[in-house]
Amino acid sequence: MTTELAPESVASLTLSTYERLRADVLIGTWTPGLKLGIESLREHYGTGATPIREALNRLAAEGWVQHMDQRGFVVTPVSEEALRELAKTRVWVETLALAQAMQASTPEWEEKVVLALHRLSKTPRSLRQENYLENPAWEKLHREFHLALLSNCGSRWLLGFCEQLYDQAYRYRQLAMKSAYKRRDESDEHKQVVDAVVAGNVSAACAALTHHYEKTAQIILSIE
Amino acid sequence: MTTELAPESVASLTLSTYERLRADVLIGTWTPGLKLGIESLREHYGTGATPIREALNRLAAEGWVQHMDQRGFVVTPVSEEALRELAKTRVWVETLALAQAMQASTPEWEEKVVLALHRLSKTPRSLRQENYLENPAWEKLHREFHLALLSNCGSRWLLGFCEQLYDQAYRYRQLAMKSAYKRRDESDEHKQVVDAVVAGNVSAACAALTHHYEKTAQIILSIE
DNA sequence: GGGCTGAATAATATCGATATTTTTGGCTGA
DNA sequence: TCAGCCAAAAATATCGATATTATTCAGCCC
Repeated sequence: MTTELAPESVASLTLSTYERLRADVLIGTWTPGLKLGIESLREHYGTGATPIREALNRLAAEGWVQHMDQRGFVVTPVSEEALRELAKTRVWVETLALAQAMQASTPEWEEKVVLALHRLSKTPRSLRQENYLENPAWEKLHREFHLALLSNCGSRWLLGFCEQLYDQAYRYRQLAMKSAYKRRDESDEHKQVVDAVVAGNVSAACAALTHHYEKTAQIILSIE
Repeated sequence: MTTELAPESVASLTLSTYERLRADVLIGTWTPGLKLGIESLREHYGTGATPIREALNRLAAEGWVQHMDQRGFVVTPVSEEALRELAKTRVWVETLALAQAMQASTPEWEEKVVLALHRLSKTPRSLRQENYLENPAWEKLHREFHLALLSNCGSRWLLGFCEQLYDQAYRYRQLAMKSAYKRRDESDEHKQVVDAVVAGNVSAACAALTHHYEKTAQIILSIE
């Protein structure tokens, strides 16, 4: 009877509710601007009000939802302007982190980055050939690749900021995907960044990363 | 009977509890590493468990407390290493924001900065001459000055990060003050930043800001 | 004697019900 | 016709009590 259960099953309801709610905002299940009524969420996730409210408070602090005092929660709205600001900020903050990471470069880190790129490039972007179907494995490896690139920056704060910005941008990607899928080959862009990293060329690496992000934003903006 | 009350009195208990708890962590009332039991907090702040838990969840997302699943909350510990990392990150991120703010400079922003410095310089650092006694008005103006400096950076994300870092550093200042007070004249350092801003000299402004932050960290580290 | 087991204890996490607030919608009076 | 106001309805925020989970500590076996 002392059977060890999987970690997910023992996690508190607040934590698992938080994760589910966050995922639903990220992938666009709850559309931007939507009012998140406690009662309907309680019903949908099958819990009491307490875990829902605690999760919403965490999400509010992270910017995924907004908390109107005494007036409930809404999914943070999106806008073209907000996306432009996000993309701009990503370029600033992530090139900063990349430059610092390269300055503190170690063989271990370089290997980690190369390995992350290798794994990513061996995974298909879409699960289907004809039409796009998100491949969760690719998404996971893509995130890991980008964070591996910055992991050596020497500041947990900075790394945390980059993580936040990445996830926010991911949400915009998801929302854009809902309306249209434009074929795109990112693998070459990723490779250019890593080549510059391995060559130790900071300005080239930052330029490649900047180009990568600006193209992403541009494509998302062109859809609307 | 429709008397309008002060905003604080109508705010939800969660919000006011959050603010009080946050302030108590910031000024060191709850010392780093302390276990924050729900029951004792409930008693101390005179509320039910729900507002306490919601506030703690928000604070956890912001890094002020840590949430050990099923094992309650503790005040985020401090360490010399963490302070060094924080100070380093501040220099990176805030010089970035300052450079962007200066690049997008407007007369309105310049006036705002000059005015903030003026107000700050007319307020005494300590309420007493002999021994140090924190002047809340000075602290408020000091925070406003630093954020005014960065307010023009063009990114709410970046500005939010700077705000977080400022407040985290404030906590370290408070904790250090508890052990010793070293007299210091910051007004000259502030002035040097603003002079460079008004002159439009980006590198000089960033250098002055960097010097300001590094000196702060150095003083705090020297106390322990 | 020391480590393990397992109840007793204390704490966290969660629920269901209640108190407050905001919102809605119809009514009144100009 | 329309703005303003009041009451009803809906939703949020909060509480007190309960269920669950960690921790403690004494008793037991090796």
